[in-house]
Amino acid sequence: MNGFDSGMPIYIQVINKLKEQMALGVLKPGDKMPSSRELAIEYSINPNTAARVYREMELMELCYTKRGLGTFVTEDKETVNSIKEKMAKEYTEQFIFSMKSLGYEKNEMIKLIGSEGN
Amino acid sequence: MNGFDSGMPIYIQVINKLKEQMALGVLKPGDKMPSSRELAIEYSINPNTAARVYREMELMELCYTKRGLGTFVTEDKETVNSIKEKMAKEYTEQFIFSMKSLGYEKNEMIKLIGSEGN
DNA sequence: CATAGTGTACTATATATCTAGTGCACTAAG
DNA sequence: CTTAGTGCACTAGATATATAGTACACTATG
Repeated sequence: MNGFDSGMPIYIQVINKLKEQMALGVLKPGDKMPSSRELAIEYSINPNTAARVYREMELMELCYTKRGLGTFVTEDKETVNSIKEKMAKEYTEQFIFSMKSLGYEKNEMIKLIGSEGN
Repeated sequence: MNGFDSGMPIYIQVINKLKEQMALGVLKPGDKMPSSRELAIEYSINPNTAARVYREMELMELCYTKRGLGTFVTEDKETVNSIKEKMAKEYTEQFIFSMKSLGYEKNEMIKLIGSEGN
């Protein structure tokens, strides 16, 4: 096992982890990211899958590649800075939608969050 | 298109929709569920995929089958009644985990929920 | 130039998912 | 008995995902 959900492609999950590191400021604009081979070892995935991670992230303009050098976080600070808010908005909207589908109102959701894991 | 997420198996998503209907009381203990062929039409999926939905749900003891008659919601009221709380707990835990990974604290999450979609 | 590290491209294989189509056994109703 | 509707069991094929392994071009460094 490598700690990934079943039912969700691994390369998507790794992308989300890298996006979280950008959101947290662990990876800053212009920073060198792990090489595809390092990434493969770090997450116990195949080098091809790791390469796919960067290929997809490059399409999203979250990083860019210098051949022979490596992959780097995009220099566009606005892009990086907005990742946190965008992901949070996605997570929140998805949570609210799912909970409403179960018949919950916002005040009940808030109460549940407050009582979780104390 | 049929309105399903990419990256998540369709049969899982249909299972979740049916579980939501149980949670909402639309499907009650002992109720007859749509036939696999009906389910296939309703969600625009293949009859084999629909059959898989019920096969998996039967393994979870959420329904049972009478051959030649159809598939029915389990008679165990406790099982059905707990679905709502269980799913809500899962959704909430997942939400909190994801938001914490982005660096959010509970009070910020609550604030975001309150400001969403008003 | 030689080397190590990098991204990239390619073939091949395995597995899961999804679709397509057919057929059969069981059940209730006419 | 006949019929329609049901679950169920098959075979077959398409696609996406993931792994495995090899090879090559580019870059910086020595």
